[in-house]
Amino acid sequence: MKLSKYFLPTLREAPQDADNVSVKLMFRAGMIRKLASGIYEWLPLGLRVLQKIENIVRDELNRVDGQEVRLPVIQPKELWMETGRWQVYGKELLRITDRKDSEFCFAPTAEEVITNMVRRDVSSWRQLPLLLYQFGLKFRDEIRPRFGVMRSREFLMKDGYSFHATEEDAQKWYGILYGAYERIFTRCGLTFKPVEADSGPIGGDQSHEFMVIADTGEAEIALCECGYAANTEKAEVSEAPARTADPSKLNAMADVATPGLYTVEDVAKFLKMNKKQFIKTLFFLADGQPVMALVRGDHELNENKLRRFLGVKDLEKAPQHIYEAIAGCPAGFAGPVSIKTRYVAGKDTLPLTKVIADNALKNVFNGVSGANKNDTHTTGINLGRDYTPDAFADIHVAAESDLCPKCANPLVFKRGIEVGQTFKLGTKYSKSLKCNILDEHQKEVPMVMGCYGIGVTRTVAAAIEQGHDDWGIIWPPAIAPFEFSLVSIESEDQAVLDASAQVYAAIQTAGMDALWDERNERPGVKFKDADLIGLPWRIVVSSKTLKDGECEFKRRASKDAARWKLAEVPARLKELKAEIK
RNA sequence: CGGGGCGUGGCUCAGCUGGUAGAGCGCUCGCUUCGGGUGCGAGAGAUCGUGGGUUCAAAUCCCACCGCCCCGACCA
Repeated sequence: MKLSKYFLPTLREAPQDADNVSVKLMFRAGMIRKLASGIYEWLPLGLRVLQKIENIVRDELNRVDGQEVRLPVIQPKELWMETGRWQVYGKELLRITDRKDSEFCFAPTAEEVITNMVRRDVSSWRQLPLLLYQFGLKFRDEIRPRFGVMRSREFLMKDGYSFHATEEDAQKWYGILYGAYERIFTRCGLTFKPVEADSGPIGGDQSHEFMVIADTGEAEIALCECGYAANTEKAEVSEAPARTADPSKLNAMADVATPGLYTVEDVAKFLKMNKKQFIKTLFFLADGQPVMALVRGDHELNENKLRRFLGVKDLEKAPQHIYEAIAGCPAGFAGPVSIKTRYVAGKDTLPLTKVIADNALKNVFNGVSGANKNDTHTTGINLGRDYTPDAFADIHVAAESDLCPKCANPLVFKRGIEVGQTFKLGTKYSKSLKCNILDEHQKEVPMVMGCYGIGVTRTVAAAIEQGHDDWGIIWPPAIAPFEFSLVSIESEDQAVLDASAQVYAAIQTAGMDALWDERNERPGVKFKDADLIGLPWRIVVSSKTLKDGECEFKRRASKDAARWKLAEVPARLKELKAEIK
């Protein structure tokens, strides 16, 4: 492609609202433009990267017998009512109404549609397993889109779904897809880590997220040298070794006035105590029943863990009036001491059913918590003597100083960008949508499903987060929009032009692509643009090199340039081609 | 949804103690220059987010709305 004819509007400055490195560079390099909040246009250069990634994904999925389909982006309400997600999905689901007042949504994902399609035309175990996938625009009406295409509302996702006759087969295929995902992201040239994940509202019992390691990532992951890796939303922790307290050092309980101090932070500062001494008291409604959850002051409660431990479907933070009804005070002053006898029956409240404490509280002595009295906290609280939870469990978000659940060594924390996720769905959707087969015993059973997503647009941003310097992008060759920047220095010099054309043709012959900068621009402009766009390899043809019958070769990632004899170009290109897997 | 900020050529921004719009970059033309955003000259390009109000006069002051961004909450 000749650059003079390519629609590539590069910018010297990034738009003001670009809020991270990758989106700034994508704007500047003429890959994307913004149409509205969280909605982007993809220009030719950007699209080429998307297509490169698509092709790698397609290749690896076809290799494991995946079959590509194309599913509607506008989906009828009725299907979403069948699974109950029309209600569950909330405002993130963009709903639209047609001229006949029929309701639809813009696809945020496609479990309903694909399951509907499969139930219609698959009825025998002999037709399974089946792996179907598509590339499709998805829309999720995020409250706050940010970081460019990393968290946009409209995005390109590869969503794949597998259907199985048995649980064993689904499990086997989960492993197959996991392997395919590892190959995909490896081929894309990314440094990534698959981590255990919570399956969230999509459902299912096993899930991994594929995280591109980057400090700017939104997700936090817990890692251990033993190989354990999990999203901190999911990460379990080993219980710290129990300590015993010297009975003579246990204080008596005492109330202290803490007017207007609701947070652990404030009270700790006020009492000049460490947050670890605090017993954070939270109320939840678990399937409508109030429960009390206790975590150490420096910890965050993990709602997923609590929900799983309680074995309930629905868990929500209790509203203020529940605190008032049970503890008799606002949220900031509730505490565990004699809480069960404090319950004050209200018209629309329920008795406290359970008190669950995090394991870490076993090692808190002379703790501080709310006094169940407005503007008051209690000090000197001790487990067993002053309060007794119904159960202990691991219910806090894994954090610094926590221990690995597998080997009990300290966990290490890193940030990552989630570029893909795999789920073992089980029968969640096949049951609600009655996607059944007759098995080999002539019994009607729901199919067992798996689902596998890759955020293609997000992967582009992740690659840039991982590959850039002060001058611009540095593409991994496999997903670069073009392999080469071909720069002709004196673009009106016929000899330079002829030699450039010769190199250009050689690149094409080698099965690769070059962006040929033959504009009538000064060398500086061309080099700056080339660095910005970040194609992995650069070949410069100028009268200077030409008089030795040479051109110049330079990798974007390296400072050093080499000279190539024009005659050896085809052979060199062959070597480079081999670097792309 | 709560708090804060911003909307002025394609991009970055100035003008905002009211008097009818400026710069740099980019773009066009000419000359110049030719290995890291060359220099000079000439030009094109703006309903100053929208609507209303105050005023002889509004980009500037007031009100409403819309859009965008940041922090938080929410969600995953």
